[in-house]
Amino acid sequence: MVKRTSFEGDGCPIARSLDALGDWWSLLIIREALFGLRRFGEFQSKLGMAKNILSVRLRSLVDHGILATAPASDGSAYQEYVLTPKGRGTFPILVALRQWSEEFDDRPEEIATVLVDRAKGRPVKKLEMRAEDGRLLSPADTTLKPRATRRRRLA
Amino acid sequence: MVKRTSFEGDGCPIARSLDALGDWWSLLIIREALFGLRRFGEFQSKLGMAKNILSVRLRSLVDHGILATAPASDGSAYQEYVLTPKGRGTFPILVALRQWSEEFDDRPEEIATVLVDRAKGRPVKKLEMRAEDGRLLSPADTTLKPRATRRRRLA
DNA sequence: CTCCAGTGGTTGCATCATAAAACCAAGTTG
DNA sequence: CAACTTGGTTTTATGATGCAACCACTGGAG
Repeated sequence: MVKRTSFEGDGCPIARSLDALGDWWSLLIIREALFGLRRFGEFQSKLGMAKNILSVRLRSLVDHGILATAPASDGSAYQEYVLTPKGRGTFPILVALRQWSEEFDDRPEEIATVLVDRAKGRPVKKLEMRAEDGRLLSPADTTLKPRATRRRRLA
Repeated sequence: MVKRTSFEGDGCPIARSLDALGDWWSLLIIREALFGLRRFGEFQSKLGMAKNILSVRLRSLVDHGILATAPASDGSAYQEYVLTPKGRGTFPILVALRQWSEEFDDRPEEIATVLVDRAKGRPVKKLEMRAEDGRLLSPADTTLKPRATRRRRLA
């Protein structure tokens, strides 16, 4: 079993997320999908990746419920890949990755784009972690608690 | 070159982030480091990963300025791996990954832990994206702008 | 209908990364 | 100083990745 060590059974939600989108291409595919790309060829030419890898990744993302295949859209008989709500839910992850790069990259001058508020054209604020009551939290202000395990319902 | 396609030269900050921590183990190592793990053996036994891989990953994280080697701490002559500010800066990424899993995982009952506000013991709020003036932004409220740059891009 | 270009993949092969286990050297302990 | 622990490296097997070639289907021109 020299497999890629799947984290499916792991109790850590971070590991579980990585199991779905923790490879080199998945998040980039999702990024392009958020930009509106839908067709196989669009992803392939935009990302410049091998078609077989793209094929595998798209299938994996569909299996994970992040993308769904839609039978049409512009009339042609081809298939499209569209984000599900679960897929669109990755947006904060992408923003966090982007902001981390903006803040800590060794060569920030190579970063080509800025995420801005569409209305004002100004950069978005850094993501903040807040408590239920709105207090700003630092990492040190948080801790992990075991989840209250409730009885399993309908196996 | 069939290499792992490094995204170092890419202008996309997401790709640049993934280049540093986009593999299966790096973010989990960082997660453990945020929990206070410092020693090689601690990471190895907690994550259950092969020692050679851990060795390579730790070196990579050090090269990327995410971890730094500290010569001691408890008196022993061994070496420790501690997070740099850049490493601690990944916290929002981990929170985003965690929250995505909490919100969309197909088997949420398998998630073992909850991130809580230490003071109140209550779960932290979802990360929010806000404009400079504080308005809450949805993905659709944002757009990408080319960065103001004086340097020519590679043709 | 036939031919042909474009789209959307799959297959083969070479190379790289990963994993498990064996091995090893320095540090620490008895 | 002998034994054990820590912190790795080496070896070997196998899975993943990348490129190129190939193939099926679509849509359009003739």
